Amino acid sequence: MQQVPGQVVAQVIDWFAGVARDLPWRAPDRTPWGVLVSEVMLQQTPVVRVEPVWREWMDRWPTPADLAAAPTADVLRAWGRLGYPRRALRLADCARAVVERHDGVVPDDEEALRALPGVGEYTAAAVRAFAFGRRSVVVDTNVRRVQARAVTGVALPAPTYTAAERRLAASLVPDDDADAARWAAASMELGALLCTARVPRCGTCPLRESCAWRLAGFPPDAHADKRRTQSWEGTDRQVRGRVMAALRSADEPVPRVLLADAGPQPQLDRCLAGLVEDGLAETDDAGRYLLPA
DNA sequence: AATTCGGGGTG
DNA sequence: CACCCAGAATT
Repeated sequence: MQQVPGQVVAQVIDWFAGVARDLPWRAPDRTPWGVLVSEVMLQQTPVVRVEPVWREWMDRWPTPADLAAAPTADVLRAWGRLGYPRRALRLADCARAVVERHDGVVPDDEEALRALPGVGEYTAAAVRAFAFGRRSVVVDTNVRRVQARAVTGVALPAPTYTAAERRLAASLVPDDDADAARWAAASMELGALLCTARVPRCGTCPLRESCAWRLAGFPPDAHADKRRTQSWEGTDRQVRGRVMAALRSADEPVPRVLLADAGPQPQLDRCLAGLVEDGLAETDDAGRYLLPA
């Protein structure tokens, strides 16, 4: 195991105490459900885009029971353009699971959290730490980058999460519940605000003296060649996105011919079938498309 | 281990 | 215009 300077965790926690962003899901009046909702919305979606949607969402559906009772069409419209709308379906499924399995109370143990729809390794750990102040190993894209640089001494982590990274992350987490929760929030914040992917602000980093990447002379990313940027133009995802945008803004069921702008044949039909299969759309008896009730 | 799944801000 | 964002589920 790599030798980690003992001061690293404390330095990041101290830094965080002075600069932590004032996010609504960090407010004293937040609920565990609010934290869970924020974590699902934040999966692959930046904070600035999530914040306004989260506020409206929590105002409208404050508890799991509220969301569990909401029509799917309302949920998908409220999700808006956060992207990956299947997350909205899973979040509604998650609300129903919390109501049915846990009496409407968000569970605080790893097993029960992981069993909820849309809750994976990261989200379960994050909810434990941020909603309940419990020790857990919280590793998101920010934490991966911070430990890759500060400890391992490389520019960026490997494209896929490795067992070595998981072990290193676990070794960094303080034993104490409160300290572990602080480290989780602080290490993520460091990656989000200073140790960023593009242009890291090393000059003001609390770890600038001990950072292994800096001490190694800022070696370049070793797997730059393997990071193929996800294509977008002409993909099913683009076509699906256009269809969903059309259905969200429609007041009544949409005839297929009015969706022709979304993409060429046979791609459009494939995407429409996929959306119906995914539960993101349905057809009425006239074959028109609409958001599911 | 590799793919699929949105959308938009930004350097 | 390529790159990146508090990942999860599926194969």
